Amino acid sequence: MPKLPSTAFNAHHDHDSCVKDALAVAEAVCQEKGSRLTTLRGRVLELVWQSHRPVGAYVVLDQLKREHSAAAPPTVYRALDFLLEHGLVHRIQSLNAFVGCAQPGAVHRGLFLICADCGDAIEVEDEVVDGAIVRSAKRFGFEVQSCTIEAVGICPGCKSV
Amino acid sequence: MPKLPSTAFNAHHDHDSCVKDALAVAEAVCQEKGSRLTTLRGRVLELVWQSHRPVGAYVVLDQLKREHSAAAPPTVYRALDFLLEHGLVHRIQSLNAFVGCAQPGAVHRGLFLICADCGDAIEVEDEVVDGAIVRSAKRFGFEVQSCTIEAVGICPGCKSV
DNA sequence: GTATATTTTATTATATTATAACATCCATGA
DNA sequence: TCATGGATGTTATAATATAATAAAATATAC
Repeated sequence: MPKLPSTAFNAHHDHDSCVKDALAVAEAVCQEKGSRLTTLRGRVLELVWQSHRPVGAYVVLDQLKREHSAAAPPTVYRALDFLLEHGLVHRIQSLNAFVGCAQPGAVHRGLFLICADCGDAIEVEDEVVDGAIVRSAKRFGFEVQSCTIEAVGICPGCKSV
Repeated sequence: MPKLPSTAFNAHHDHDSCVKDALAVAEAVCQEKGSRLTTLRGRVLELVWQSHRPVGAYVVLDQLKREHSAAAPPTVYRALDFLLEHGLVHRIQSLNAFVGCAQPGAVHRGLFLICADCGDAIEVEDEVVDGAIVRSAKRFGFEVQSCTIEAVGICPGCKSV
């Protein structure tokens, strides 16, 4: 599994600016909702955004501990819950891990593409997929409220190696 | 959350025959693959099929212990791994739980509809959904190998109450 | 049919992920 | 300033899952 920097399926991608954007957008989102993006929460968001790979809560915790000795599991899980509620990160169910949200604020129901080789994940919006799922469910009289879609496969970077 | 018997989104559904079918099909699948559906594995399959709800490994374990005092976590997880490999059960990632496969043997990539109210889950095949996901991924140069799709919502039975 | 190899299960211990419960701190506004 | 509520600290534990090794059961070769 190659290490950073990763491309997140996009050779023109600048990771640092991506993190900066994420924080700025997070500030805006919290401002609008009257929530507080505290130092701790901001730092956890940065740590989740340290790569484009879904990252486990205890990985975040280990890194947080280096600079914040009081950190414990609830510290991280509470921050992650806050970030999840504000749509700033997503949980990847199949990995028990968390990844930064690429389009916070925007209403969306993401499809995640997770590379089995490098571990990078991207979040894709696709109305066709969403629509097909809702219609499929409707055939059974089922009303979809939320949906997790996690595809595992090979990303273009790893395919070309 | 209503208790058994559940309809699994289908009023004409007979749960007992469903379990019997599942066991018979499991026998056939194992026969064909030259695998052994041992007593233990068969019993775990039955326990997973005790309802149409995804069931946790430790719930299965507790029930298994009643009749098999030697049962321990590895007992259940090994049996579940076997059943997963043979396509006889599925793992529901968002619940850390397992559910019997409705169409074992058939090649499929299921979409799960999970009722937020009663907990029942059904497995649906939809070529349109699969195709849309594969195409969406392809736009990013991503090649899908497997995909988890778990929709949470309200089933027809619970909607009508 | 016995010996050998292979698969399955038992057993013990532990890793990993997540939350409960309660105490303390601290920013904010009356 | 002090009361309030939200945020964080702290300790303990719950819930999920696997590692590692031993024993037993079954299949295979001879």
